[in-house]
Amino acid sequence: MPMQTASKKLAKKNPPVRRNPDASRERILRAATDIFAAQGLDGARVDEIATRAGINKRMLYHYFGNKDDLFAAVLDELYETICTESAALDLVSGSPQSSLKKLVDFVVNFYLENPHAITLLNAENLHKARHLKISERIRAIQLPFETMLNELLMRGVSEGKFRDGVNGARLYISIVGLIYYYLSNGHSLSVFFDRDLFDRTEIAAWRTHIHEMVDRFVAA
Amino acid sequence: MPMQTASKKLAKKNPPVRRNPDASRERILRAATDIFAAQGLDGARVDEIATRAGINKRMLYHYFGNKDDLFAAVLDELYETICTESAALDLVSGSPQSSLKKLVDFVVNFYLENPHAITLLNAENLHKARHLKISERIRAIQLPFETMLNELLMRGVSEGKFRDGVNGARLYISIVGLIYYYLSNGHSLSVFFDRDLFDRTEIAAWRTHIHEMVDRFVAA
DNA sequence: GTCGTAAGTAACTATTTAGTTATTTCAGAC
DNA sequence: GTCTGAAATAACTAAATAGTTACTTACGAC
Repeated sequence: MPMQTASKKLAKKNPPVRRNPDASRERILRAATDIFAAQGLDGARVDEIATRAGINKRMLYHYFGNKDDLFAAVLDELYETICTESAALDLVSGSPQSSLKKLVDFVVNFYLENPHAITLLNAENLHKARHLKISERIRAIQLPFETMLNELLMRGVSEGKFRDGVNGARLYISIVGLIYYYLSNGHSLSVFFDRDLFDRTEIAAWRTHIHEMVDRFVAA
Repeated sequence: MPMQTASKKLAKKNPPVRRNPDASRERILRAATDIFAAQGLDGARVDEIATRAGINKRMLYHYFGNKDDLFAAVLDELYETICTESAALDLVSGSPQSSLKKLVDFVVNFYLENPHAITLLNAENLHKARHLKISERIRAIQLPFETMLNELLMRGVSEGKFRDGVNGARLYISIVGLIYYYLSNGHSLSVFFDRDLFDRTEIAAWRTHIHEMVDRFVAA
């Protein structure tokens, strides 16, 4: 009657539990992102996140403290992504017109490729952005980014392509608003206008529409 | 020792319970609107709604069935308001330019005066607009409304004020999107751009900005 | 090898929460 | 007057849920 040598407990054929703290943390964050995005902060269930992550719920509390802090961590990662990608955006090298096009496509692509972002930011704003504790990272990005926008506009003005007096921050909010609202309220809008706004061709047409609005807004 | 004649139970000095079904229903709906708007569908608590309404929780179930149906009733009223006010909008009598201004101001004013609307519609869209069961009322409004927009645009074209090829539905979505996103994500945006976007003068400037964007977009 | 620490597990608990039960009472129809 | 159904109340319940306790086990430093 041979005995298991790897384990003190007899009659247990379970393989040894492989440990991987980084991977566990990561899987919890992935699952939390999915579920907070799908259900909101209050609608999400901690047990569901743990199950989806394939870890024991206790580990979730071990790594993240509590539900609210886990949500904060999810948002933190999102803000981090936005900062990193925004900082990598080069609006200086090309012509003002092509840079503006690049900016619009960047924003549109970001929300199309990160559908989680919209519902997460909605959840955050329902709670009056209380998790957005202005990080070093954000502080480092905000002024340079606004400056880059305004310099792009000034360059366009001096080249005679753009009119004077356009505010960079307002232009940016407009671009985001146009894609954000379209996607975040697409379900209601699709019913009201009796067409599927999430259809590929409708989205492509909407991208063109944003380009047109922006171009005409800044045109000299 | 005079006895209470209005009540069979002695030693009870409670005044008789005044009944008022319409008022009770109404108070529940008001409280539910406030709390669903502030906390979302999942964040809202039925007990809190009942307390705020000043009624017994049982009556809430008596009048509305359950929490989800109560939320549906709140949304129904909101859709009803939007339909009624939209239907009353006259975009025919004035000049095309003044009618377009009127449309923009109507939309901006609606969301400024109905701050509940934004978070309620966000909650609805988080749940993929599943409570928006296309009512007769909405069906009656949607086509005429879109037609009215397109006719306004065509009138502007024939008078040489607007360019050809502008889509009425897209223009409307753009107008709503510009005010909706500004208000719904105002907390995040205020942090990111380091100013208070809910300040009166900022909002006034944003209204002017929307007018400018729309005017330039449709200009011949 | 062995030892301390962090990774991991199973089962539990105290609350919260949506929804009910059982009962009473008002108000209008006849 | 009195009868009946709807309006209203208080107290209850079953399930769900965030967070814990008490324990076991892998793994790297020495």
